[in-house]
Amino acid sequence: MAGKAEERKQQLIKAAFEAATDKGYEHVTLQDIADYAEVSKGVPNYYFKNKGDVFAHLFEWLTQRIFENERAAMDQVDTAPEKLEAYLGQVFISPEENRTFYQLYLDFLARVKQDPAYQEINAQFYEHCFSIGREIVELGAQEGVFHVEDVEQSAVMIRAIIDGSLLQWLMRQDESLHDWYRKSCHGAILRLLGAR
Amino acid sequence: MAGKAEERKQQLIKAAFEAATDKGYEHVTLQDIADYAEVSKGVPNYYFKNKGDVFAHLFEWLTQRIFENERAAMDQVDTAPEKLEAYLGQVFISPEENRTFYQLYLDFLARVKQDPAYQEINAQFYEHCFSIGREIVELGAQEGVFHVEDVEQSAVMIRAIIDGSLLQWLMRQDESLHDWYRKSCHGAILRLLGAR
DNA sequence: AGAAATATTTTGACCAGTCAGTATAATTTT
DNA sequence: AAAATTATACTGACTGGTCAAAATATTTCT
Repeated sequence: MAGKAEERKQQLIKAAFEAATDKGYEHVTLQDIADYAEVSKGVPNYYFKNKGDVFAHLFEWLTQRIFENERAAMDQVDTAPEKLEAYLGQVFISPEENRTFYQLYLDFLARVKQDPAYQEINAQFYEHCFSIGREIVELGAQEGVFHVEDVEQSAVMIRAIIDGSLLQWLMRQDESLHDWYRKSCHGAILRLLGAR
Repeated sequence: MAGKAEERKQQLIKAAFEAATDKGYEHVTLQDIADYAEVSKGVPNYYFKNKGDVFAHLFEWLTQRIFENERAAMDQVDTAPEKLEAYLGQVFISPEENRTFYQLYLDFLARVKQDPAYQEINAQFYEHCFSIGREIVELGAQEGVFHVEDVEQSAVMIRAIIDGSLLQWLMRQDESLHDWYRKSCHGAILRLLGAR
């Protein structure tokens, strides 16, 4: 059945994720993916065109998972400031999760230039992020708590602030700064949105 | 003489930079570095411990060059808003330069995790960036044009906004957005600093 | 139902290519 | 001529991808 093949692919993607987390993206071999999935070397090539194809699917899985979690968190609450807080709570989920997910995301970003498929996946992710941003900004404007001139620009800059903060936190390799960055990021966005 | 060796190293670093710009960081081989420098393969190994050593020196050269340009631009003017504008003018220097420099910088960032030497070089770069941010914020406070509670936090977030913006611009692979991102970034920082 | 035939999936050896690093030879400089 | 520098050939390790054969699952036939 078709579901079986899909399951196997998922298993291999998960294996690739774990291998990348342990050994770092660039050092993961097809053999590693097979080992982590506890299958033989031929299997990844049976279910995917090639190694790059495995990683493309991993990238897609990663960004979709991030987005879905963010949206789900946001949908739990009603007001714009609450939504912003819930969104950021999910973005800055925990030092451990951010470490693994964002490091891998960064590895992918560095390769977007070389691979149109990666670019497309990331464009999709950005679009999702921007839609979250727009929703918060527009709702906040309706509620009279946020004051911006350009909704699109604000939505885009929200994500820029988030990514810049997470990137910096990741590079500084100090888990204890996690909370500080979440707060600073939150404060910066509130100022961006002209919250009083 | 020692100057000769230093010159050769510089030549090789420059060659590595050009090779990375053309072929992408991960595809650059020692042979490439030698070819771009128009020397034989033995030379890079004579002047550097190994390939990683060449790239570490390239990373250092790259970040220092970026910082020095930013500082020089800033020192041309006197008031805080002018300094911010000059700083951003240098950060968003041109689509072409940003493309090559920032793509390579991103390649390095993705590898900071794996290499303590890279981490140290980037920590130094961040410190330089923060010092620029602090200077702008403090001067602006004195001038009464900027209003912030926490200078350090503001300085850090300025860089986060810059990096987030440049990263996003780079990923979207649309040269024409360059100016838009510069303006958006500028606006976001002004709001962050409470400029009226 | 059970056997035979067929299709799918898995295995792991193997190949061809790449590349960092080494060793040594040739050349240039001092 | 000795030392420093550069050129070239080589090696050993690694890896992505292939493939034929084996194992397993599924379908068809009696």
